[in-house]
Amino acid sequence: MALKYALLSCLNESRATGYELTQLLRERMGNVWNASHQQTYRELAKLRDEKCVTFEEVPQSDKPDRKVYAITERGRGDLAEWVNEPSERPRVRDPLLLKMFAGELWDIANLKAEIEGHRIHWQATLDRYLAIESRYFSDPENLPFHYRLQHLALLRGIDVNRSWLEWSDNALSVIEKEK
Amino acid sequence: MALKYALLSCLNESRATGYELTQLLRERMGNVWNASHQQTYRELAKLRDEKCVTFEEVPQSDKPDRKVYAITERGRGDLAEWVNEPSERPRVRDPLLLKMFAGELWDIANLKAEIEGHRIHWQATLDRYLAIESRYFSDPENLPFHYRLQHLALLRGIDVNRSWLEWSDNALSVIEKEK
DNA sequence: TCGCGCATGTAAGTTGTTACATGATTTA
DNA sequence: TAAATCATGTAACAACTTACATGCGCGA
Repeated sequence: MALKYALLSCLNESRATGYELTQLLRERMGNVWNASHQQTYRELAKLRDEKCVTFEEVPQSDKPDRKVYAITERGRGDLAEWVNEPSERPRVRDPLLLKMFAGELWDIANLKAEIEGHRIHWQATLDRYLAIESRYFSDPENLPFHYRLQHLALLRGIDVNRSWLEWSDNALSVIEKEK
Repeated sequence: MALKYALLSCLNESRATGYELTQLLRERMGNVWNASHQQTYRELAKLRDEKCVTFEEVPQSDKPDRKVYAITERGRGDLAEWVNEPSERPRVRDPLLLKMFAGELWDIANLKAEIEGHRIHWQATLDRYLAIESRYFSDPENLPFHYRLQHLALLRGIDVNRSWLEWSDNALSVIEKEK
């Protein structure tokens, strides 16, 4: 449902191909919205039908042709309408936390390995977000308002990954004592 | 997919009806796994077919009959297998954060109202989790291991809601300056 | 030569949401 | 008297995932 608006938000900043949109969601907006490339292409086809986006085919000699999408007035209208409607909190569905409720069924070595594996991922993601911050948002006080809002979204990503790192250290020390 | 294991985890602790399982997911496990009652009933029917659960009909005079479900050996086996397999991180899809990427389309009063609305919810959820903590996990050091793991899951819920509260204060002060 | 990045999609299946449906008792 | 709680589901639809499909260029 909101994938529509995720794509329109990106296209509202600048035109892009389906491939680039998929990358954007995975990288810069990884802590905000996620979609596979299949989902992205399907949604773009729908947005074309709804006349929320237009596209231009750009032939390339060495690589496959690119379809560069752009937002239309109608697309911007839909986006503005959605933005001003109240939205709900996403529902949490976290398999790792769920596993904490099947305690006595764990092989403790597996539990430790799993948390350590995720820990590496959280550290890498945190580093990535911190790099984005220092590149684009190093002086937040003096940024234009709409960049400040984007910075607020990024701050969530930073905070969430930091707090998972702390949590994993805590969890690992609990496990260590049990061994 | 993991809804199966969410239900089996609950039933592994104690037998329950579909209604009670739905409540459990919403309340005690709200920061772990969410499912509507329709999903729960559908999944329970599937688990019955797979012989992962059995049920017993308990007639009631004043209220509708209860179907009390219990986990089977096969269900426990499936759960133990799943628990020891590595799992992936859930993909983030947060409409509120997404809205931060459509900055200039906001009516600033709507943005402020939306964040304030969510803030009330985060505060209430935090209070609820803190109440659970003080009731069941007030002395974590001396708890049996499988309760310590459940406490770790609860700590995530506490931390996440605390950090959203801080975030919303930060966001509201950014908005205040812009007005 | 094997995999990765670029670039696009289709098809089938699973999971999750929304709407509909019933009906008694308790609480405001 | 209206709404909430208890208690169960079905049906239709929307969203998301997984597997399949193609093909070139580049670097290890």
